[in-house]
Amino acid sequence: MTKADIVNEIAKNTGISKDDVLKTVEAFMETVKVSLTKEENVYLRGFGSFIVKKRAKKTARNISKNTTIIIPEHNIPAFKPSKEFVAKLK
Amino acid sequence: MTKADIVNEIAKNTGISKDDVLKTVEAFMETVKVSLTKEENVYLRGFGSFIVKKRAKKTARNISKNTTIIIPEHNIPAFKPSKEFVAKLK
DNA sequence: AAAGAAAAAGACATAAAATGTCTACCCACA
DNA sequence: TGTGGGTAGACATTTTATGTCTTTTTCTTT
Repeated sequence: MTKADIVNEIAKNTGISKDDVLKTVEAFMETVKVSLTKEENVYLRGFGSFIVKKRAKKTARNISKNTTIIIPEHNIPAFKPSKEFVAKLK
Repeated sequence: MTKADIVNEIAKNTGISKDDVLKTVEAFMETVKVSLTKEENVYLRGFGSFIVKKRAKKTARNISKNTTIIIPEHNIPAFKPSKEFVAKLK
């Protein structure tokens, strides 16, 4: 599914205008991004949590060149699905 | 942030009613869940992809009982953040 | 609907990170 | 108020994440 598919589906199921749905979906994504940038996790009951994970300094590989590089410590965005969501896919 | 926090933030930033925003956010989550249940991934450019990952059969431990359990092969929901999202947190 | 731009997916070897299980407890949301 | 979400523990195995390149897909504009 693409964003357009999602927007159409939501508009169909809720009766809300596609324009408002699109704006809301885009605002949702932007809000999650900004929140995690501020290291504030987002908990969505029954769906999952968008959380910040810390990654230690790491020795990685540039596999194209077969060289070693050091990746400094950094944060990554992660999603932890809720039990309900996981159970739905099992 | 909780769902209510997100809804308030979106309503504030877009001017859309909290009721409509709440309905849209809930419908968004439900649509993503149903899509992944159907093994149809959701691609949201600039945010990330909700994808189905296959987990192989695995031997795990029940540490309370110190016994071994076989977890059968199954699907899990996963999120792959976009490069833009990852870069924002680095 | 078509075109074009750009994001995203996927492949490679290997060190680091995550995974799964159960139980008990606490917090918070609807 | 009921229930979902988060946390901790052990440990052996599985999965991820790095850069670059090519191809595919998304998404905006016309």
